[in-house]
Amino acid sequence: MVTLKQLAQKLNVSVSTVSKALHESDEISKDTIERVKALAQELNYQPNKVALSLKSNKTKTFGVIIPNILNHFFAKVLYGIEEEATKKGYDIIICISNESYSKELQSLEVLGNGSVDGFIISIAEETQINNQTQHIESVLQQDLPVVMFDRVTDEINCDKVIIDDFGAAYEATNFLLKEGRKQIVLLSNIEELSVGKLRVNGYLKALEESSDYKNKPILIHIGNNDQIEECIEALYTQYPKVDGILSIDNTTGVVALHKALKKGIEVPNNLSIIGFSDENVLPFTEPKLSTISQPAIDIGKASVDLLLERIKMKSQTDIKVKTIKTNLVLRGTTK
Amino acid sequence: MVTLKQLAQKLNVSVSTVSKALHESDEISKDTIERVKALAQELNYQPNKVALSLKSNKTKTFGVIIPNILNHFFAKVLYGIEEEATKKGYDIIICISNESYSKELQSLEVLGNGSVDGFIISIAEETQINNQTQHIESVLQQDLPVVMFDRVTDEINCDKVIIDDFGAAYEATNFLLKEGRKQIVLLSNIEELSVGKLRVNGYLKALEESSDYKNKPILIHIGNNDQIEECIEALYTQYPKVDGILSIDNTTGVVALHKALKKGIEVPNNLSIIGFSDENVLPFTEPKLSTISQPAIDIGKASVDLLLERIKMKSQTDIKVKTIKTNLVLRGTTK
DNA sequence: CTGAAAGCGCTAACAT
DNA sequence: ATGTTAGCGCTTTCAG
Repeated sequence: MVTLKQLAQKLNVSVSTVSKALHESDEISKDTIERVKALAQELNYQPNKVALSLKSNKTKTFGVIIPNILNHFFAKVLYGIEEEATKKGYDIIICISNESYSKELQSLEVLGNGSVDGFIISIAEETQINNQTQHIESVLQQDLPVVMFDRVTDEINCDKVIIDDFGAAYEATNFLLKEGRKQIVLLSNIEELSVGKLRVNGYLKALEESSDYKNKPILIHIGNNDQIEECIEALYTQYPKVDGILSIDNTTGVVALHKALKKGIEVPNNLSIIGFSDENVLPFTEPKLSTISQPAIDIGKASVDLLLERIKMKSQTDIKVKTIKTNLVLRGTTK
Repeated sequence: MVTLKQLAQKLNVSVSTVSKALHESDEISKDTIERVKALAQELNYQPNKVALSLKSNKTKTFGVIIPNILNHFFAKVLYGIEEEATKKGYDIIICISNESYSKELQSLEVLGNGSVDGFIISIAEETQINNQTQHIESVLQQDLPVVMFDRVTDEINCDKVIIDDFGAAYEATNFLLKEGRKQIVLLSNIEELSVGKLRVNGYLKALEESSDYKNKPILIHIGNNDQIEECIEALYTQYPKVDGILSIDNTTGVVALHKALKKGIEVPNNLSIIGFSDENVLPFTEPKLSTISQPAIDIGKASVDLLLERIKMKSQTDIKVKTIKTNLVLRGTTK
């Protein structure tokens, strides 16, 4: 890399003159500015980012910690984060916690040594189940701002970006009720997560409020991904009269649809299905799955915006919790 | 952040003593070492990464540039990269080119200012179509190592990680031929890419070599993602006798299967389908799609390993091109 | 055994 | 208008 020093030597001026010239300081003569700029251009001078960071105590970089990059939702949020960060002149350093608390802790520690100006994080399942917060508190105490998204916790007082999980599930369940569905099942493989619980509650609340609805709520919890198919087959066997399904994750709805069709169940005539998702599975469904759309890219953008605001303002402003709107998108699996 | 200076002041010793003590230099007395370490621990001292980078001219960070994070293949490679990098004590800075040359160029320039020790890149579609290489050459000339994976170009002389795209398609096509298929269609939405071309060639070569096979090769190119379904429907109309499909991307195979079943075509009895992919779509298929498996995580790991080797050795060793083995995984859509 | 000093590349207050 | 100096946090050579 070309340095200021090298430019200075070639031009027989001092380093500070070169520095000022490149910043078009009016302490410097027009002539010198031009000479300096010309040489800088010629040698493709780029200010050393590390030196700038050391001097300014700012890295123009932030850390992003996500639980699982193979989950399409997080990939999409990341897409939004990257786009917005780049637009604002920031780099992002990615860490994948892989749903593990210790990996999350490690990432926070490693990047907390001056590598980043702040964090955007969605916490690991393990962290959430055990309700661990100390590692995030400790980052905050170092005066490094943190924005949490999607998987958040009330225990920590920081900016957050969420969707109205409760409301979205509530709305979807009410839609099924209005369709006249009599036995509505909730499918989930994320009950352990804050968002999962909220969605379950939305479903329960809607059923509870409905005077017409006679059945008990039915919650089907799918342990791990290998069991999705058998669990859903079992569902149709155990509840042959099911006429409404709300899937609160981004996979089980599609599988429920496939299995229903295979069993000869008419969708949406005799069974409505609403998924939580993720338009990229649509080519794989027929009829097209109706879903609650999560504006993942917007979540990413909003997280970046909150973080940059916080970096600018530090503790000046109040904590913000931004709720991104979801939409119930009716396609072919609802009437 | 706590600094060496602060430790030194509290202990009434010099900064250099503290530094040496923390490194357990034997220039320093046992006693001092212990006092220093105790205080460092207590105050949770962490060496400032930026200062270390400036001093050592190494960042222990590298840049990863991928075309599209929403593509599951790249997400998986990224997973492998992140895991291996973390294991080796490196951070990764992610850039998403979004298939655009200018974004790719920008990322390379932005990170080429001392932010990273090297790059791992899979080039954008636009870059590949226009055969642009200057931006990568110029990084290489700055003595920043580059490893390319998947979408590579012969024009650039650097370490590479690829799969045997030609061989994989060749093997899959031969399998279909051995099944006795008489009209084998190739489905693709990635013909513009190096990997796409190689896969097409593998298919063509296999057909050409087969003395039994009488039909002409049929290449169906799907323009953009919105057209997948209609193109495939058109395929079944135009070629009602199709009895073998090789999909060389990670989406069209699944759609081809769904559409075939919907048309009442018996799979695999009257039609075999092999996809190129991506096990995460399997829950959405029945029978399960047979695929050529791309070991994406291994590709990521191998890329990191090559890069770190190169960073260590600089120009000492020869350029390496590592070919990761694929597997033809027979499931339900082949006999 | 400990400390002073230089230097990584840059900026900026303070001379000249 | 240009140069000198100090300092960001750290390591390392050289003195003491």
